[in-house]
Formats: sequence, C-alpha cells, structure tokens
Amino acid sequence: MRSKDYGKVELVYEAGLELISREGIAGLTMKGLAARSGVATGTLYIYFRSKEELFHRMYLYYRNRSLDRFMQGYDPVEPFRIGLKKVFVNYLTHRIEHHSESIFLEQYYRSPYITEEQNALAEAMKHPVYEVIKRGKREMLIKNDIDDEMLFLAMIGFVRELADEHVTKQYKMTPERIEKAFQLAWDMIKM
Amino acid sequence: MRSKDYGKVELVYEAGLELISREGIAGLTMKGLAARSGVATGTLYIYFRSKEELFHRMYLYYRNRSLDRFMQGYDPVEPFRIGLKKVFVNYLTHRIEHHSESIFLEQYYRSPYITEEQNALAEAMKHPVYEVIKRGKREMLIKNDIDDEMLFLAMIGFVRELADEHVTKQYKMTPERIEKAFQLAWDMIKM
DNA sequence: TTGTAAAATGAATTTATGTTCATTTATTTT
DNA sequence: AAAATAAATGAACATAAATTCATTTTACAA
Repeated sequence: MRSKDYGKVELVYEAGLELISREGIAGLTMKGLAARSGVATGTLYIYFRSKEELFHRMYLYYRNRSLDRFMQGYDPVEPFRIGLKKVFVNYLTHRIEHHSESIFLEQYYRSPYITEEQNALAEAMKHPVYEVIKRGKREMLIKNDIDDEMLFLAMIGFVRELADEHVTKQYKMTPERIEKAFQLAWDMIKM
Repeated sequence: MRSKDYGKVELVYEAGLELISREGIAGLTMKGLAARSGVATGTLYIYFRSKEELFHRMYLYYRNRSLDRFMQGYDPVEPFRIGLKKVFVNYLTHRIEHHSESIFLEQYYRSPYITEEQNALAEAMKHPVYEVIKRGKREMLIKNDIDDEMLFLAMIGFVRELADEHVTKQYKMTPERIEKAFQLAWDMIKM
C-alpha cells in the first residue's frame, strides 16, 4: 500500500504563500493552489479536511517558524546593546527574507478564518522580546519611565515599515542603512 | 421622475468598512453588503457597475478622506516641534478613530482589486509629511545624516503600532501616553 | 511478480457569490 | 391627480469556487 507524502504539505504551504502575497488571502482558490503546488484539487482534500483547516494549519506552521527566528543567536552573556541589535536585525531580516510569510500571518489575523485561541497564541510571539527589554531596564541602559509595551511597539513598528519598504518599493536596506536604523532606534530608547 | 439618493453610496461604504474590519476583504459579499447597508442587492448595481468598481471608488473615497486629516491644523508659522507633534497626533488619532478605514486601505492595497495607478496615488499621501521632515532638517533640529524616508518610516511605524494596539488590544492611548510616545519619537530624530 | 490498499486524479457535483431583469414603488412634472 | 420616469426590489440566472467521488496509479508486502 502507498503512504502519504507529507512533503507535499509544505509544497502546498509554499504555493499558498506565493499566491497570497500576490493576490491577498481573498485571491486564494483551491484550484489555483492545486495548480501552483503541482497536485490535483482532490489531493488537497486528502491532506486537509477543508480550506479552513488548510489555513488554520498553515497559520500554526508559519507562526512557529517565525517565532524561532526572532531570538536566533541571542546570547544573554553578550552586552545588552549587542543582543538587542541582534534581535532588531533578526526581525528585519526575517520580514525581508520571508515577507510573504509576514503578509500571510497579518492577513490571516484579519480574515474570516481566525479563531479566538489563535489570537491568544499570537501574543506569545512577543514574550522573548519583552524579556530583552526588561533586561535593558534592569541594567539601567534604556528609559525606565516608558512601559515595556511602548518600547516594544516603537522598535517593531519601525522595523516593520523598513522591511515592507525594502520588499515592495525601491528603498533598500543596505548594511549602512541597517546600522543607521539601529542607531535611531537606540537613540529613542536609551536612558 | 425619481432621482438617485447619493446618500446611499456613503451608507454602502460605511457598511463595507464594518464588514471588512470584521471579516477582512475576503469576507465581503454583495449580499452581505446589501443586507448591512439596508438596500437590495439589485440597488447596489444602480450605484456601482460591479463589485470591482465599488471597491475602486470606495478606495478613492477613503484615501482622500485620510489624506485630508493628516495635515489638519498644521501651521508652518508655529515652531517646528509643535507642528511635527500635530502631524504625529493627527495620524495617531486618525488611525484610532477611523481604524476600519485604515484596515480597508491596507487590505485593498494587497488585494486582487488594486491597480497600478492607485498604487502610485497612495505614495502621494506621504508628500506633505516629507515636507515637514525637510523643514526640520533645514532648521537644524533633526538628524541630517538620516534620509527623509527612514525618518518618516520610523515615526509612521511607531504610530501605526500604537493605534492598532489601542483598537485591538487592552493597551490604551491616554493623553500621558501620547505625550511620552511623542517624546520617544523626538529623542529618536532630534539632532 | 502480483495482489492490494491507499494515494492521486480531475471531471462531476454542490454550494456560494456576482449580476441581471421583470416588476413594484416613489418622486417629479404637467 | 394622473402620467411619466427612474429608483428600488429580490427572485432568477450565470458564473465561479469548494468539495466529492468513481476511476486510475503507485508503493509496498506477500
């Protein structure tokens, strides 16, 4: 007897990302997805109960992958500023190299498919970064009178815009610009 | 003979915003839109040639409204910092009070409906703010070695996150927080 | 090598959504 | 107040998308 080829699932996810980043979540059809990923429409229903389940599992898959990348290489032994910069650059790089992933996660977030619990799960993505901010305060390096959330939003919002501009416009993030961007962010939050 | 009731068009737009902010652009159907705005489906086709034209005109309508609000009350006679703060607060207030408008514009931007020229038009929204930034540089008040675009993205990204957090989460923008947020932004860009 | 069970297929079916149209209703003009 | 005209209606129709299923193909076990 023949066994399922679970590698197909990832092929489907990747095709989904491509289509969604081009046309938005509204533009994804099962037929289009099948064509793009090189399987028959019927095959999609062997691996996924429905379009809804497909989106649901795709969301979990990419959310976890994103999460893993943010803190990559962060080492609490290194000086705070070095560590913060690593997280800053990680997030920027992530959003540039996996832009369609970010687009999908954000579109899904405001789609008819999102559920309550997934909403809560998304919050978990922030925790590790919050820990870094708390450390900066403990070491008296960043502003103590501003709450963690606001510091977080200031950094994240900036990086988000930079990455989106890099991918969709002519504004490109060279190493020099990354350096300057982090310097700006640092000037903002430092004591 | 009976005349068209153009007030209906705005009712339809508003119903559209509501549905889109709840379910995303993917979730908007002509039937649902008709029900929500209190007209018959057929009536929609008296005012709009098609769903595509509806989205198209709705986009132009809200883009212009947004545009008008950003520079409201800005007076080049006042000191630079005062003017910048006004723009900062305008954008924050706009995104909070007209959140579903912002959601729509961003979702439309990445939907199958967007056209090339609309893409270009969206860029125009930035120009007045760029002028403010240039003025700050001329007056030697903000960093001269950072390009206008980066300064713009840093401010806009921050405000965007604050507003979204205010609307969708428990984090609320009180007057004190607005004050602190602008101080953060100012520390970032000042000479 | 061959039988078998499940995967894979894509045309057929069902379901949902966009659009049209014959009919009714409201407003204006004479 | 009656006629004329266009708006408004919503059921009917056309189209497109999701899902199913009879059939074929493939990988593994005997």
